[in-house]
Amino acid sequence: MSTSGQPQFRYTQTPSKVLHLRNLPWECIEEELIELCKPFGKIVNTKCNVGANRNQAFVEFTDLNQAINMVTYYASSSEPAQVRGKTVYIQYSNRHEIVNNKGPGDVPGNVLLVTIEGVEAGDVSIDVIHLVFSAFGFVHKIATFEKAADHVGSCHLRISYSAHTDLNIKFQSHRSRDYTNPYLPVNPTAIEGFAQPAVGPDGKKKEPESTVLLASIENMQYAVTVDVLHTVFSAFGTVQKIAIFEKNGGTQALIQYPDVTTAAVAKDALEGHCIYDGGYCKLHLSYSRHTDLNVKAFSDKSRDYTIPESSLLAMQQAPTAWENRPPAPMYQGSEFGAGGAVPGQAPGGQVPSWDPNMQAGRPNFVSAPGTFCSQTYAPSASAYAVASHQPNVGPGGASPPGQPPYYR
DNA sequence: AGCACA
Repeated sequence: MSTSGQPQFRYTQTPSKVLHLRNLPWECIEEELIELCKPFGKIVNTKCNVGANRNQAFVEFTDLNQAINMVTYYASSSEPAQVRGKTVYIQYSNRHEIVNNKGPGDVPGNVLLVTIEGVEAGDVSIDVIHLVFSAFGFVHKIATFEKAADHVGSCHLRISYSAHTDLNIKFQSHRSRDYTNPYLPVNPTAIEGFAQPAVGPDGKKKEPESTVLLASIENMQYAVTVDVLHTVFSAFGTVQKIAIFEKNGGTQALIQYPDVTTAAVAKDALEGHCIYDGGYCKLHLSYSRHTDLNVKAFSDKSRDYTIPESSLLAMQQAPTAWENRPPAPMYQGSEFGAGGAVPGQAPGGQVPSWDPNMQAGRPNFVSAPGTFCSQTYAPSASAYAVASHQPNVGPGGASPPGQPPYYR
């Protein structure tokens, strides 16, 4: 009795200039509402996609008689009101004005809020989203996040306007991209899950193949530099980009090849093997979700071997912090030679150099039983001479970017 | 198929 006391039967409801429409298709847009209602009068306000199923709407006419005309028309019409072929049920709203019609999602803007329903987190990659929305124009930026899902069903997109006018993308990651800034750094903390928690205990969820490998480095007794990784992974083909980062107290790296075939060979060959003898720097490999790494061209934690050599030379002549050369000498010349093991040299002193004369150099990896140096996989096993127990991976094998070595 | 916001 605390309610208005209005009868609940539609034919006896008090008329209102606001009509309540239901059984609309959830895709219904304002224009379709207007098309349906404007023959009966002037519409001053609408609200669509109302309700849990987004299949209800309100339309407000300028005066009551227009609303009455519409209700009485369809009450006696042999043709029901329809939107997209669905019969729409129309009755007077129990309110007399549409309030607050323009929610944040209704105000047009250049940023869309997209809700992807009926999928597990990560099932729709940022690249897929990019591809879909690129059909309508250049996509500047994408930021993704997860919210508690209250819907289950197939993969549906629900799209409204965001109140944002710009997205502040700080890092490239599997969650966010800025297509207007190709030099955005890769977020070291949002790149990958540690040790592939994505693989369920049932082992059903298989990661899709990728040109980018995620390497977790276990028991990292010695420093693993970009150059070390480049040398190791170049055994299977051109390495395009490398990024090293810390994750959960461990060290991981992303290694990008130009094709999945090469990545697959490298993954199978190196999985479980150690870079150094004695079980040091054991590699665990999986496919990354990345398809293209966006890394700093030259830093102590990343390298892009695809940039033109001219750019490289410019960098050489203006050494900057990325080189991070320690004062320790020892790497001028001899260690780049085929027999370049330098006993006692600290791994940390093995610093990348871009001196072109190192091209002839070959790293001398120590082979341990069961390490990747076994002949079974390496097309360039000769490049890995067993020379010393001391990890003596030189920067050798590092060709100038743009001329990566092919060991095939 | 039965009344919105945030």
